[in-house]
Amino acid sequence: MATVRCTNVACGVTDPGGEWRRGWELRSGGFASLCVKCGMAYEQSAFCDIFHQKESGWRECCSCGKRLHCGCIASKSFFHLLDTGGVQCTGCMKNLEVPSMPSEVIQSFLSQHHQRVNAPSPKSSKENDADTAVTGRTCEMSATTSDSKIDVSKFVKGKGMQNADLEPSESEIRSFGHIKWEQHSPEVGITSLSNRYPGPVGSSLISLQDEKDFMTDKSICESLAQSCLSMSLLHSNQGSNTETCNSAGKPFLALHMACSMAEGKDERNTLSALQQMQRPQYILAKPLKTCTRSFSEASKNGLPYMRVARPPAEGRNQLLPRYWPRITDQELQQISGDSNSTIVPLFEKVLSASDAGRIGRLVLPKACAEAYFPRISQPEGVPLTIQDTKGKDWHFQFRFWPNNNSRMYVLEGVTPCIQSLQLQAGDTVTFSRIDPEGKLVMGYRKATNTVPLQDSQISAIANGTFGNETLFTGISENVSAVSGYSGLLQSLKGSMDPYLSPQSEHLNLSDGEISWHKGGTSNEGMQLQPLQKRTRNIGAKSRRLLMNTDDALELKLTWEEAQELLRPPPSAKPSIVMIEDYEVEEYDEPPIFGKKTIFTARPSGEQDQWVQCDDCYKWRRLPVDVLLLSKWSCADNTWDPKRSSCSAPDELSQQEMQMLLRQYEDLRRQRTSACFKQDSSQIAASSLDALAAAAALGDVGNQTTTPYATTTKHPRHRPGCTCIVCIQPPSGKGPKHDPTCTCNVCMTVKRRFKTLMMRKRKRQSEREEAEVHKKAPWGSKEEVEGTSSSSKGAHHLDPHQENEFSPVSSRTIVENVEVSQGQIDLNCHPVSHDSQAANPRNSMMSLLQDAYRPLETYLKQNGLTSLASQQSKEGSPSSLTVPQAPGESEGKVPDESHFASASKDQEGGDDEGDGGTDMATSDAS
DNA sequence: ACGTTGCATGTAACA
DNA sequence: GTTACATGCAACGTG
Repeated sequence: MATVRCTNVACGVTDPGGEWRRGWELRSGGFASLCVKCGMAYEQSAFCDIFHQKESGWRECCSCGKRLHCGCIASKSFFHLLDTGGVQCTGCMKNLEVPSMPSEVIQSFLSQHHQRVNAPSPKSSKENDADTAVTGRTCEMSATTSDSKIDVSKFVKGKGMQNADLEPSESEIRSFGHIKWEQHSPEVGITSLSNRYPGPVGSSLISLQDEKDFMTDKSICESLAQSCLSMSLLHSNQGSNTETCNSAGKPFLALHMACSMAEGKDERNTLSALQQMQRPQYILAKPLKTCTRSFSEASKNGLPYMRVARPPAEGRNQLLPRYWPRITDQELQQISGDSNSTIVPLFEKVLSASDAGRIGRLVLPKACAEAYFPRISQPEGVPLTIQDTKGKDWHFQFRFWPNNNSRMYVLEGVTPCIQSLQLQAGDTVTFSRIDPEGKLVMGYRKATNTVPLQDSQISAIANGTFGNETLFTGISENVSAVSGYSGLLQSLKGSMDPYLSPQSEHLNLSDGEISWHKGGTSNEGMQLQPLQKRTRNIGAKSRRLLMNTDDALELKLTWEEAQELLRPPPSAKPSIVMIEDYEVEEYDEPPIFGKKTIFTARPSGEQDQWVQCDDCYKWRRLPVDVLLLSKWSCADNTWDPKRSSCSAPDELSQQEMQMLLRQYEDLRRQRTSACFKQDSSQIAASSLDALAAAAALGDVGNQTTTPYATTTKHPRHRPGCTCIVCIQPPSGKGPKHDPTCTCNVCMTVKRRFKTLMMRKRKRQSEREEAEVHKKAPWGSKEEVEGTSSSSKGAHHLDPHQENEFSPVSSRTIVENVEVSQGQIDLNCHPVSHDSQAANPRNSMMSLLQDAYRPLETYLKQNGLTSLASQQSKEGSPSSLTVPQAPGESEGKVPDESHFASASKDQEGGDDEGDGGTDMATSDAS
């Protein structure tokens, strides 16, 4: 038994007595054992332990012929060590249970395998020609256990076959350019690649096959599906002992490197790009100088370098395409530097806001974490050292949280790294492993405006279902050809830093990196849809519902404006119907559009309506209760004979009128904005939030020009949510609020607290009086629970209480509410009580009078000064203020709403109110 | 008051 | 219907 030592020199933990499982944590899904101390992957001795007695070294998977060289440290990644014992071929996932595998079973399997391999397949002459460039198939299986040796068979087929002696020495292997195994099949090929990319690329080095046969072979599809996007530039990895293999018995696309031929090397010394991708080995690409020529040609033919997703070497079956590493060969090279190390890209992840945030936690995809990171059994996890591309080690804590009977893996302590690399949400981090050290490396790519493939697209491509039947070939052509040269292409790009340059990001359509052909129409490049997935996944449904806030707001405004202009048909008499205790005016004729007017309030509380003459454009004052038709001129001004002519002077100066109009528009817009935002967030959430929002609106001024910051709070707080949670600056930010501060946020908080206390007391008393209410005909559930909305609550009021809420101020109303606990739904709006519950058709003037008082009261109490009061002090005859934005009251004639709403928000409603007053107040002040 | 930590929850993707 | 994941949030710790 070999005594092993952690390959991490700094760690140096020694595995006692060859019992390599002790002290080394064996990954169930991975290939290696890992040092429990430092997390360093460790493989070699494990193989050596299993195949200890094998002297000359080579073994191959009985299924695919993948070789395992005992003692060859580079061969480690081709087999998984299984917890149950034995190994598993990473190419075909077939287990090789070394200790117990009967030789006859293996013999049988290999016999079948042999027959399949040798089965004749129809080939065109071209294919036969291509065969000359294709190496044969060799299969060897040799496994040794501690007490027996299974030496089964050897297969050699085709031209250029390998030496029958399938146990070459290390030197022999090196002389082959470190490619010890190659399995080519002429059964499958690429069509038209040579046509598309003339020259040495596809002329005689490409296996060709009818598309038809190609596509009908499901296994091929599957095989290729796994790998068609996993191209890797295949160069002889001089100096490293690596070996390659394709999937078990599956035909594969073979694209030989022209450069290899140019060098006059034996074709066995080369690997096809697709062969490599078939079993993504990710041998570190070291572009050969001679290949540059080919690359140049390819480049001239419109082949930019590209970034393609590579299914990771291990666990690719489980890994979502989203996480397939899209690392380029150049990046691999950068990671590797000049060493002979092999870089094994593992996975990548686009950083979410959480990942890149200050919290310092990077959520790892579960499958990736379990496949490539140390196996952890405790939530505390293990420390993990990951090197960045500059060689700096970063120490993280790899751990998990229990989550829904599952696990959620995170890397903790990533903040320094994230900050150092200046990563943001949307950037991509790529995790790779350096073999043979087994060290984890992380690269990164900065996000750009270019768009990576969507998962579905990648999957579709991988499955050959993206597009129609010829897409697969098209992809094969493009991807294979392009990817085969990707490293070279990148090398041509020179000094570009793949980790910093935006050009290296994703699949850069703008660079024309790839043209997905649909339906075989080469010129019909199928543009991949831009990835709409940002940091947070967003579904198609959500995307459909996405609307620019400004657009929606404008739409809302337009609608509001339209509502504002609606008038009842002049000649029609309404019939009054009762709907849920509301009196509703019902007309037989549709409404008409009336003249747009604005409403103002004087300090005395008197309300005015202003209308603009269609002829002279002067504004004339009218009684508030006048309903105007669409056309109006000074001659129609029967209420003010002095100004019944266009020649009469303006009552207000132009400046005053403009100010009034501006004020009016601002208020209306704010009001609409607040309503809209409340709608678009969750109305249900809301009465409390709405007031807070309104408070904030009043606080921040004109929201129409202030974009809402995207909330990062609970999902229920959507972007645009204006609740108190969302409008407040983050902790520690924003201005400090003095205890005596009377800003809207503070006032909101105070009112909120007050309301909550009121609710609490109310509920207590309601419980006590529940019995009484049950017997009362009006004792609805909502009333008892106090959860009804304002309007709903209004008409659930005890009719006998109506008198309590007649023409008095809202404050008085609220005070009464507080006094008469338990009998009134505090959610109901005082004004609503007045105007709807108590007397839905109350006189407008009385409403106005009632409504305006609390505003002044409120303003004085809060130390705020309204425009009205200012103007009042100035004694101007035009001391007017806009009482409220129009169109806010539901189920009312617009005119009424303007005035009734003036009182709506002053005090009553508090948290439940819609906060219009705050806006008005703020704006006015 | 602020940062950290661990869990809970909503949503999208997947089966 | 289930799973994975992004992230909200409350409890807790610290200065």
